[in-house]
Amino acid sequence: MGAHGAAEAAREAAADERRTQSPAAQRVLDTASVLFYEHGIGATGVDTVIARSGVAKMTLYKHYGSKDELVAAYLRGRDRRWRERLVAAVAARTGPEARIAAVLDTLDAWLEGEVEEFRGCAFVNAAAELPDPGHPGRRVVADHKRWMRSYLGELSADLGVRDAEALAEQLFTVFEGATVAAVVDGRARAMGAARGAAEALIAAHRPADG
Amino acid sequence: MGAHGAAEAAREAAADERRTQSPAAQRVLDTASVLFYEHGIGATGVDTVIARSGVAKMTLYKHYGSKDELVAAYLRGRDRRWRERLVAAVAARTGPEARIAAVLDTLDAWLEGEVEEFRGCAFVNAAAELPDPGHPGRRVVADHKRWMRSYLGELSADLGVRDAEALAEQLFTVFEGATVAAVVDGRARAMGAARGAAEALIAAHRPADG
DNA sequence: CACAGTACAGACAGGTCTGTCTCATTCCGA
DNA sequence: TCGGAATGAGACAGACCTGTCTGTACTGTG
Repeated sequence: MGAHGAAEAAREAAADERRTQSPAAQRVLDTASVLFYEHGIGATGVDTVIARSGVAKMTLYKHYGSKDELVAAYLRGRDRRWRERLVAAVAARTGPEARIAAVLDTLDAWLEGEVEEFRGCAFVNAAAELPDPGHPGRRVVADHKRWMRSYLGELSADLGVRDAEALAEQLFTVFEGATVAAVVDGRARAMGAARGAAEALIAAHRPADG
Repeated sequence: MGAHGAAEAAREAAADERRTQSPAAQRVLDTASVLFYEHGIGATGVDTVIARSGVAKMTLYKHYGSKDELVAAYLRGRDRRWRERLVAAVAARTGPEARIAAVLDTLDAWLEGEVEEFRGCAFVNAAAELPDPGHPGRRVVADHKRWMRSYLGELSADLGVRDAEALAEQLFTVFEGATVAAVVDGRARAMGAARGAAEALIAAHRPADG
């Protein structure tokens, strides 16, 4: 069914949940998630995280072990929230066209909901900030992108178009490009263009019925 | 004519040229450019740069002043090389469709030519690694993206389509998305999808002549 | 030879970061 | 009331990074 490493991801997410049952640990993760995204991972020290969350340094290290693992937990949480939101939005639509449209709608709503200044895709940024391929966060980034790619594949297959894989690749490209374009040209313009592009690409993949 | 801040960018590029007339300074910039892209800006210290380029630390600081300015010079050089290559490739084509196709062809050739492991768009990565909006490199990133956006606008206008601005925004989205998709799915697949998407989007913008 | 310019080599200071450790306090169930 | 677990506060070590400084060697020119 699902995408790559779904079971493993679910196990890790569950582990995060267990950890965050502690209010202090929860506060640490919430604070770190905001700071890592807004100011960047490298620019956010553990001292800043503990100061902002009003927590002892030992509490952070007791629950997360290291900054690298805290970063991975931040990315896992963001990935989990995105997947839950996207799957729910898709499930609420009927018809394959509407379900695909829900993907860009969810992205739009997600970007609009960011009270913080929009700083692009957290996973692309994390990949840039974590050049070590062995960093625990890198696997979360790879899983996130592969899941999105395969999820668009599932949605495209339901359309009954000639080459669903090719369409999925194009929709993935538009999806990723919309995030970058939103930083340069603003959310509204970028999302409008992305929506129009997605519709045109789907139409172009329909079997010619004339 | 050109895009935002063209004159200023040209002045800075010329300043870089003058600086790099010194062989030692040239070696520093070349080494730093490879290391900054491959291993990331934050993970590359000035000690590593001077060790790899066989240069004294004072030489680096005499020519570039600070690491931040060295980063900006790295980004300016990369931006300049990309523009020169793209403009030359576009000039070699005849006809508006072929000129737009040259953009993705140039990107494809650029990615293929990277002997190093492909790590995505250097400018997106730099923006992620330099969260301070006042960093000298951030302006280079913004200039680079705005130039690409406006250059695609010029090329789109030559097509004579109904809404060239909307098409340019979509092509920009595909262009940026292709770079991200290339990291996830590989250059060949991503570029194939992007080329197909660009053609379909251009076709969809043509006035219906039926 | 004398001299000036440039570059190499490396020590050094000042700061920041991660991660460990100690000690006091709070809270909660037996 | 007692005891243990979790937490807050902060000192501390070790590593790393940027940027400065001193001293030496090489090169071309008069």
